[in-house]
Amino acid sequence: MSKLLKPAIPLPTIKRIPIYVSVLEKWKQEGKDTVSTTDFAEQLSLKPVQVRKDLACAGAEGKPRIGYNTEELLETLHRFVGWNNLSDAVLVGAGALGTAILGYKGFTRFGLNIRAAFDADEQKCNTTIHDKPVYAMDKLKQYVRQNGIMMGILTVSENGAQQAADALVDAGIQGIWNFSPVKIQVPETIFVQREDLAAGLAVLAVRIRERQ
Amino acid sequence: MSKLLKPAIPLPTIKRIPIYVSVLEKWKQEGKDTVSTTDFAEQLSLKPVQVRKDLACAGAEGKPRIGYNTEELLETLHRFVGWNNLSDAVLVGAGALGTAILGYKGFTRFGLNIRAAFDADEQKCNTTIHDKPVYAMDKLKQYVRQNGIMMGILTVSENGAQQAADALVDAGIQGIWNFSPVKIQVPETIFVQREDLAAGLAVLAVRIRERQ
DNA sequence: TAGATTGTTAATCGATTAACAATC
DNA sequence: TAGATTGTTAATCGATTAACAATC
Repeated sequence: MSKLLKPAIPLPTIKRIPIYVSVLEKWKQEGKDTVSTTDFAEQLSLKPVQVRKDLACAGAEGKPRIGYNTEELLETLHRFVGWNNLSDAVLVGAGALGTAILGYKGFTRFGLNIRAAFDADEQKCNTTIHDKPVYAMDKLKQYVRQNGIMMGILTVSENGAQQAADALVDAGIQGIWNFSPVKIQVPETIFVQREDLAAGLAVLAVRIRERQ
Repeated sequence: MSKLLKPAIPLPTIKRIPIYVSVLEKWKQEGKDTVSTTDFAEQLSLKPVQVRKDLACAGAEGKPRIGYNTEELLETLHRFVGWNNLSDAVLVGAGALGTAILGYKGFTRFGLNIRAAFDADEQKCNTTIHDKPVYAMDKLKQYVRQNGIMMGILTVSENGAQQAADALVDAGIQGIWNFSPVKIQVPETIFVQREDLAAGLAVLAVRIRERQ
């Protein structure tokens, strides 16, 4: 129903916005104070129309003949993807992948602030990993509520994934970034973004083979 | 031209295959020796037709009224995504993300065997990270040629990405799994799979906001 | 003014879904 | 045999691209 009022923004569009941001940041540093969709198209091997549609979706406005103001556009896109204000998140599953993500500083550039990790393994609890506290799973709900956290990052192995997802939902999280190689079941009010490394690897393998 | 003979397999299809594999492995363990596309559809919230099309693309064959033989299908899909034989890869960029990927044991399940890492930082060279050797960049070409390696994993920061990609191409790599947040320029004979964490995060942020 | 560029409507393309015949 | 399921052709849907009017 709300779909009739505001049609959901196409998924491919959302995914391209961060690429525009990255190019824009480069151009801003270089002192380019106006950019056109033709510029983007050349740089990224896209069609200018597509870029224009994408930017329009994000609420950007340009001037015919001139293009878009670099800083203004950057600001608009940053706001669109929520990178203007860091959003807090908790991470569940402090294994190899979880530890990596906790330590990856690049995320702050993307507006992500991982506040704490949670793990079922008692040995890991009440320690820190890359300066982030690790707590027991039974502390999750309270922590999420008290800190108003909306996003959960799921880096649990295949077996524990569903249980961990249930805990995140119960704690009141709104969206889950799921790195586990499993489709988790959640109420439809919760949004799940599956980050599927296996899928990427499969694409690579098939495409390389196709070229032989 | 080869596209006329063998139309490229749709990207979404390739990406779904690993999910089928994961479900199939569970079912195999449970002793289910026959599976139908309806089973998959229920488990994964997909339409049965779509599953059938996907499986057909991967070369699987079923029997009307009965379905697919679990083990046979698993074998077919494994072969399709190349997980039957481990494919060797090198990693370039032994920073935070690179170190994480080197240490992530889950990849061997996906047929990936990272043989060695390469880094421009001399301090890191000739050490090991998670038991994998780290070499200087000028050793890359020789290593790739001698070991017949086809796949390169790029975990270099924004600035170094293009240069590292050039080195991989020069070394004779066929496909690049690019984790850097940059679109790299390569000859069209090289396939690049961009693993875009920023895109995933953007989708999550926008979708959570849409629901407010 | 002339021409580059935006913004939008219409046409195309590719993937999903529906419909249905074939089959065990 | 009857009915569940596969495999395939046709219809639909959504995203990309083309065409073009508006504008600085």
